[in-house]
Amino acid sequence: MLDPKLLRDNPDVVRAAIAKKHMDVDLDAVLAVDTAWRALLGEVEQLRAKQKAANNEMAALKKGSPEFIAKVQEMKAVSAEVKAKEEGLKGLEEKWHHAMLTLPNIPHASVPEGRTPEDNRVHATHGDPAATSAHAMPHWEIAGFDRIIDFTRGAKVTGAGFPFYVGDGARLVRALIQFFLNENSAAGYTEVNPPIFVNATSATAVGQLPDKEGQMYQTVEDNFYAIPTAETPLTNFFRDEIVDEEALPIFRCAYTPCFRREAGSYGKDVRGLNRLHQFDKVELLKWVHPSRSYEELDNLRHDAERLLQKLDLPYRVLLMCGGDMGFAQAKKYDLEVWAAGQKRWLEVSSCSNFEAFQARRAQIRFRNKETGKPELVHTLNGSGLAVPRVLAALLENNLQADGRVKIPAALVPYFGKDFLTFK
RNA sequence: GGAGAGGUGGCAGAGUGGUCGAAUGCGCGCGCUUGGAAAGCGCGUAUACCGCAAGGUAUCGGGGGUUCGAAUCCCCCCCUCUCCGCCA
Repeated sequence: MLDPKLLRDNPDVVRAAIAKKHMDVDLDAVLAVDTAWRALLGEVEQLRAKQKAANNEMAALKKGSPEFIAKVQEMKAVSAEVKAKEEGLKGLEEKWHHAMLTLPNIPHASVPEGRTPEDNRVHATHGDPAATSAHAMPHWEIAGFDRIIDFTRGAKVTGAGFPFYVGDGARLVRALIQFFLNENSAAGYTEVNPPIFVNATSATAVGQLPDKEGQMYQTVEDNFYAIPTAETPLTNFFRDEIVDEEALPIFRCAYTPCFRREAGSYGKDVRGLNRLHQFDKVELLKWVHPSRSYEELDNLRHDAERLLQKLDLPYRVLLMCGGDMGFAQAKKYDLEVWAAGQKRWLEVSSCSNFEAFQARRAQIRFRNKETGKPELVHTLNGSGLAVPRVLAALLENNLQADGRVKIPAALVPYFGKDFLTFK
């Protein structure tokens, strides 16, 4: 959510942000609701002040006295008026809130103009995609692939997009998770093992509700939501809290399975491991002082990049343009790994600075040591990393002529052997 | 799942219809005192919203209701604790 004061004092800044993100928002309607809400709020508060004053008078009066009875009669009318106006106020408040939630975050000045993925800027490329493609083929075509990653049995047991990982497949998943967690811990992120269901309040606080209602799995009995990312429980950890300024910055990482219904997905994006309903991911989260959030965005991205470097996987860094960066982000980098068999880049991490946008909605603050006043923290997050696509890239890029897959040196201690086989 | 007890400010803990944003204690901050400190004394110490301001309003787990008026009464929900049952 944006600062309401920014909207009132500088509507043009908001207007420019909407344009840069190529969104269609009726800003004037939002402003009108804001004005109407404030006007009615003033009226109601005036009436309530009247009630309060009368209340004090009546406390001093003798109960049952003629003055008292007269006052009760008088205040009955006021009470009815308050009740009526409060109803209108409640309606306006709801409208106001919804209206505010339609306003996207302001893109940082360094975010490039643009509308589509083609307008994203390639910030950097590491490794040589061409060098990997000797025996490459899409991972789902590799002989024996379905023995270690079994989509057919998964579809029988649950549904499409819920594969079984078997043998070396399961082993590689476990190795990657632990590799990521260990590396991130060493980089200063405290490891957290969060709940993988959240309640509606938490889903709302990070903006998954109401917008993405249909994208989450929901439990019938308790109305919980299966998390689409560890960001959801982790960001909510400090919801409605005020932390000490010295506690910042706070770095955390978490491994969780992630659940996404992916309603509306289709096409070749969904082949093999590219897009699943359940997948494993390690997520990185930062809560930082507002003055440091862009520095920390770079650090966050480097932390995620280092994982790909250690796995010897070619990748590129995209700086997302205004039109492709998402609603809540102020600046966002995507990390894409090269999948030699598919001959395409797969997104494995998305590193974003939300500035105070998330924190305002979730009310995550720190106490400014100098002023003693609470201020909103800046939040950042990024994957470090998403497992299935890294797995896909490893299978495709490292496939040997003999049909085995070479395990990168950094991963061997976790995997326990130098080659993966499709048995 | 059943029975019971609770949820009040940073913490502890009063308050069962009105003058209560809320006693008191602890903690914290400032001042006095002191050679310095402790003790003692005094003052202060939540958050949000509206308003140019003066100021106003809201908040006692959450939501709804009764009432001229609710921390206090009624209903629903959530959470914590104790006992029983069940279970990994």
